[in-house]
Amino acid sequence: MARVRISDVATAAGVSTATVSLVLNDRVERISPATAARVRQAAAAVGYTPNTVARGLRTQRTHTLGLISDTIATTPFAGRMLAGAQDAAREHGYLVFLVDTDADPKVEEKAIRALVGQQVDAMIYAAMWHRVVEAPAGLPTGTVFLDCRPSGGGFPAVVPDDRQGGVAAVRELVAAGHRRIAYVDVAEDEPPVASGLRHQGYLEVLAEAGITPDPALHARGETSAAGGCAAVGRLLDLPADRRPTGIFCFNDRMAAGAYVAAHRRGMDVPRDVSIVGYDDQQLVAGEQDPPLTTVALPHYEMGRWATEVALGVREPPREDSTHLMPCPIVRRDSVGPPPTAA
Amino acid sequence: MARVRISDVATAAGVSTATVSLVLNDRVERISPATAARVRQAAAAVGYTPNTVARGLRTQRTHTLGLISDTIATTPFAGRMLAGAQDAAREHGYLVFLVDTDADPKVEEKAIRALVGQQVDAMIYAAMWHRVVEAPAGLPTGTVFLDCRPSGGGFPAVVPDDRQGGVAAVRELVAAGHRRIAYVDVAEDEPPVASGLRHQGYLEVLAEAGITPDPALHARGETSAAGGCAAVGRLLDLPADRRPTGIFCFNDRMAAGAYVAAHRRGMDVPRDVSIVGYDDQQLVAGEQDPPLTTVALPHYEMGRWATEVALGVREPPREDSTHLMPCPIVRRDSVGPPPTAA
DNA sequence: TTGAAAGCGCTAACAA
DNA sequence: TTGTTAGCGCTTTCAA
Repeated sequence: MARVRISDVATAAGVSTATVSLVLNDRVERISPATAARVRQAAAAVGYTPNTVARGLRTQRTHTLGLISDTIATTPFAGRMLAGAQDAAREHGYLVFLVDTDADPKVEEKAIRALVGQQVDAMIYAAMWHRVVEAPAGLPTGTVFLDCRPSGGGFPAVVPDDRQGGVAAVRELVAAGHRRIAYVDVAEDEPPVASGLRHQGYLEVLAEAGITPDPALHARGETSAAGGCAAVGRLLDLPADRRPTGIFCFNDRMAAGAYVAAHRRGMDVPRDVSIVGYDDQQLVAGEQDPPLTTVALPHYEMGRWATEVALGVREPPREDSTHLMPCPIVRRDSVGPPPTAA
Repeated sequence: MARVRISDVATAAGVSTATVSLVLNDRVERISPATAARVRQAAAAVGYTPNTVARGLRTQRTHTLGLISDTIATTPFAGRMLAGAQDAAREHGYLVFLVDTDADPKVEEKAIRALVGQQVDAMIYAAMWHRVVEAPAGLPTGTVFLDCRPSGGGFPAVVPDDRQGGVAAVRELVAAGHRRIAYVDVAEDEPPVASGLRHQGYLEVLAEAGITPDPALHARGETSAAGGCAAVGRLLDLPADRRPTGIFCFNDRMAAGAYVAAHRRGMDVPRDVSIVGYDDQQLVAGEQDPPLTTVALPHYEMGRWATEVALGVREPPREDSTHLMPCPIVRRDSVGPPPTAA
């Protein structure tokens, strides 16, 4: 581990460390080509790797980015956010410090201090699912919020456009000819912000299609396959004239439960009932039979956006500081025309 | 961002920077309590956070750990590995640099250089799934391999004990009374090492139970729900006297497919057929109906182990340098006694 | 075109 | 018990 220093390269090349530094940083404007070549060769020969800690101390730029999250990395859910952040960071020569805090404020505070102490050039504060958070104290200005919004504003943020996603999902059903469309929402005392936004999108599409919303078709259940199964079961047990022919579920897990509820009643998807999910969750949406049409959460794109803004290579939004990332529809095979009998 | 330095604290407390350093690093043996208190107060008052980059340069220890992986972070699969690594790192005051390389050797090499340049104190090289890898050049000695083994040895490594996991799975079936037990393996030209190891465990249990292995019960399929469904379908279509009553699937996804195959034939799990999976994958195993009995991959524990060995707070294994982490059985409701008719 | 020297913020000998 | 000083490895004026 006896690291080779810039002075070793200088000695090997018979020049000063200043010259080596200039050459290795491609500031060769006023260095003779011969010297430059000699330096590069010497560097390679002695196996030199610059000490970026020393460089960071001197230049006050560490080329590191701190990414604090509640549980982004340790959950199967939002890893693509990390991928987007990593890719963007790498493209700009940055390394990322990742720290998961389990949403523990104590841990969070320590993490922020540690990252600030490490002189990170940029910071991202990420949540596992779209929500409004209290910005922890000590966050450097310019910190970007990823998949969450600071309740008090003041920071650039990016979240999925859940309203638009709801619109996309329900339009898919309307376009297939459905008129009786249910929204299977989450049943929680403090529902996630996505819940209301997707519902809003749902109502918008009904309005634009001239459909009067039926409160009976706004179902609720636990956020799980079992919860979706129960809620959708109640919907499918409605008399035929009131029963929905298209169902938009809050997420893919609940949609998976919807399949079960349908199958138990001898109904086929999409022949007897069409289903649209949300999240495009790996190993869930695509593995249903038939594969589930759903709305994708743009995790990768959000991770990229947040990183680019944090690194200053992309302008943050002007007026309102939170950016809404579109949620694209992913067409698979769970949507068809409504049954003719209905 | 005009950071406050140790000299600011020194000025505020009316002492030298050396004294501040001593106090803040709890080397107060020979510092008067009054001075120590004054320093701490001054540090708090001016809002001092030590510059760990400068400290690292001086002490030659950065308290950072580099974690290189193919796609560990960006896959829903092995995030728990990261959680284990993070927890262990935090406990010892380390911050982790995470870099995903997508298994691209070019990216991998750059990542190693970058991490070495950052003077990381420890390094972990992780894979997303248990396999044997070519150790990339430039890895510092002491690098720990996580969920993979270097083909040439020479580094401590930790992988799941897939043979033992296979034993646990099949014993579960034998204990329930099954005698005709199938193993649904992966059909790939270069099967993952786990495939053979789990099969080995399967054969061991059959032997210890005095059951002659039936080659017809060693099925193969694609590693997906669809593949599991197809392979298990063929098994269930066997004449009743040759049909398995217990099925051990290579992973949970294939096991999910096994449920589908059974249901399509009007069979109930576990009344007509018992199923055991592998991986204990979130949002898959627990969400089956009935919940799937499976074998858990000890991702969290492996992440922790690797980090502790990398940080030198745990002894690496002596003789053979790769540590086998036990895979515990997770009992849910997909195993019951064989149907009496069989 | 190149080199000498200072200094980033900290810790650790050594001196007082 | 505390302060002075050197130096970690690098970049960057400034001088030659």
